[in-house]
This record gives sequence, structure tokens and C-alpha cells, in this order.
Amino acid sequence: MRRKALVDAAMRVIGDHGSLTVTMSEIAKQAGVSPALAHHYFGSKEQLLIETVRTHLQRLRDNTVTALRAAKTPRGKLSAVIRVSFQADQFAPETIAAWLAFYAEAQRSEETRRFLVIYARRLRSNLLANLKALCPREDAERIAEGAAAMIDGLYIRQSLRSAPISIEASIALTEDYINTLLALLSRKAAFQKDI
Amino acid sequence: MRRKALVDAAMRVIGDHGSLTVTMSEIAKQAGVSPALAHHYFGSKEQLLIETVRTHLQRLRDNTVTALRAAKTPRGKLSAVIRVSFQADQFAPETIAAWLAFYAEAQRSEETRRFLVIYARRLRSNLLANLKALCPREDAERIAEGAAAMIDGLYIRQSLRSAPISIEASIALTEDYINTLLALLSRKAAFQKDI
DNA sequence: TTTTGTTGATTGATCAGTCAATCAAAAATA
DNA sequence: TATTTTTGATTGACTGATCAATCAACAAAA
Repeated sequence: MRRKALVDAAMRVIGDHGSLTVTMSEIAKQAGVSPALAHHYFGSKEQLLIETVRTHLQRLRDNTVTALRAAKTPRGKLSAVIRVSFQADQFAPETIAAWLAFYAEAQRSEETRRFLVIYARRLRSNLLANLKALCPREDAERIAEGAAAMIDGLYIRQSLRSAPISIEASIALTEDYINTLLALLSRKAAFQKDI
Repeated sequence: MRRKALVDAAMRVIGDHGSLTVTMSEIAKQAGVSPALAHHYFGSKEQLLIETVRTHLQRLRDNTVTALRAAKTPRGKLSAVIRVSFQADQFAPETIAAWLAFYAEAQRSEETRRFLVIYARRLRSNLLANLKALCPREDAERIAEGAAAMIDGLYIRQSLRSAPISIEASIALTEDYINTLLALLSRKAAFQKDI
């Protein structure tokens, strides 16, 4: 399918280029077709780019679904979500460039923003669903929001190479956040029971 | 000074536009001068943009220094750093647009990346310095890294309007992260002493 | 024959950067 | 002080390059 080839090419060019400021010619050349054909299939550059964002998030979603299926316990599923977020392919230069470019683009394109909101909600909700099995609802909501933010923040710091820690350490930090908050909650619960 | 006026204009145009894809003409018009003058002062568009990033981070730094001076205790200084990060002006549309655009630009411009790395290090080190007064060094490093990432992540989620919580709740979440980890550490310390 | 895929050539617009010319104010000179 | 000279600020007009988008024509499949 030509559409798929063009979207793949777009992703590669965005990665090389490090931004969404890419030309239809570059994308078409990368895909081995004429620029006119890219217009034929997508109507405009913006539509091609939006399709690229969608595909990008779809791929992450598929990885997450697979990882969630493989894990059996709620705690295991939490780890699976974290692991996927820091998976090696998320740090491929073109993936990093795409993410950051999409964040910026969301300020201008409502459609791009909607996709990223969906990603953010999905991350939060995957965490929340499994946390609810381990602690009360209100606590689960707090922890899910904090963990999701921490994941995004650690990802950006890794992407900028501004974090003095490894990817494994980033995973450990997120796991530790969840473990610690859950541990403290169960102590409080035990304390309540004692009274 | 014309340079300053042009940098201010650039910031405003970037905000309106929602990205770094702005023209010298727009910036010059916003500043009320001719496009040729902008070139006269900055040599190139890239230099003007880099100067704009620098000014942007300088402003945040000044705010932080002031807030740190006002706080007296280490714990108070931690709260001050958090408060500044979520200060109202950080969520002005042009500030949000600038931050996200700069993150994306860092993939292409080594100089922009360097500035953002400096910001990330500064945030971490402000947290670390005060945490060291409250817990052992290794723990302080872990907590500082986690808190810095959480701040960045929460900021992005607020910027995209993908967080279902208020700015105040974001601040509370970060405070809670620090409080909880410190609390657990002091309990462990007490437990060690008992043995 | 009709439909679908594909291209080369072209257009119209946008933009960064240049340059020669103008103007004002400061500095040097008489 | 009065004058000339120099310097820096400022602009309008222009250029060369780039690019999204269009379209008519051609090829291949149905």
C-alpha cells in the first residue's frame, strides 16, 4: 500500500530531520515516488503528517496491549506498562524526534493535540486500572497521575540526554515510586486496623 | 535596546504562532521595525531564536533565585522550587508554546539542546542541594531525579490539557512524592536504630 | 472503454538574507 | 562655536531559493 509506504517514509524523514519541518519532496523521495503522488494520496501535507502521528501512537498502543496480555497480575501489568514506555525502540532517534515534534505541533493542530491527549489518557488509565486492584480508588488516581507524569518526564530527560541516569535506572525510579506509595498506604491501613 | 525589543517580539510571535516556524517579518512587524533591521542586529534568524531561548531560561532562573532566597529552611526551598515551576506565568500560552517548541528544536540545534540541558540540571541540582540536608546523599539523588521528572511531566500534561487535575493538584502531587519518600526513609532510619 | 495510479512541468506564494541609500547624531576639526 | 566627517541606525527594494499544490498527460489495469 502506497499510503503506508509514504507514512513510513515520513517517519524516517522526520527522524533524520529532527523536526516536522520536512518537505513533501523529501518524503516522496524517501518513499521512491514523485511528490505529486503524495498529494494525490493525502490531499495535503498536513493530512500526511496527521496520519503519521496516528500511526506512531497506534504502534505504541499495540506494544502496550501485547505487554499487558503477557502479564498476569495487576502488579505485573503495572511493570509491563512502564517497561513498554521505556522500551528501546522508543529511544530510536526518529521516535524521539517524532514525539517532541508532535508535542510542539499540538499547540497548532487541534487534531494532533487530540491524539496526544488520547495517549496521555491511555497511559494514565492503564496504570489506574491495575492500581485500583491494589489500593483504594482515590489513592490509585493520585498514584496513576504521578506515575504517568514521571514516565513522561523521565522520557523527555532521556531524550535530551540531560538525565544523569540510565534507562534502567529510570524504570527503577518509576517502580520505586509506585512501590513506596503502595507500601506506605498498606502501613496506614494496618495502623487503622490496630486502633 | 533594539535587541531586547526584538527578542520580546520573537517570544510573543512564537506564542501566537504556537511554534518556532515564524518569519523575520512577523517578528520585526511585532517589534515595529523593518525585517532588515532584525538581520542587522542578529545576523540570522537562528541567532535571534537562540537568543530568545536564552532569555526565556534566564527569566525562569531569576524567578527561581528570588524564590529560593525568600525561603529559609531546606524543606521550604524545595517547595519554592516546585512553586516556581508551576507559577501562573509558566502557563501563559506563549510560554507553553516556547517550551514545547524549544524541546523539539533541541533535536536539531545543539545550542538549544545545551540550554535545555542546563535548565534540567539546574532544576535537579536545586532539588538535590536541599534534599541532602534532609536525607542521605544517595537517597537525595534518587528523589531529586524523580521529582524533577515529575515536575516536567506534570507541566507537559498541563500544557496539553491532558491532565484531569488542577495546577494546585499537580503541586500537591509533587509535594506528596517528596514527603512520602522522606517519611519512609526516616521510618527506616528509626527501625535501624531500634535494632 | 473506463478507472486508477503516476509523473513532469509549472505556478504562485513565501521567506531569509543582501544592498545601496537615507538620516541622525556624535566626533573630530577648524 | 561652527563646520565637516564619521559612524551607526534604519529602511525599501530586490534576489534567489524553496516549497506546497495543481494539472494535463500518460500508463496500466479492470
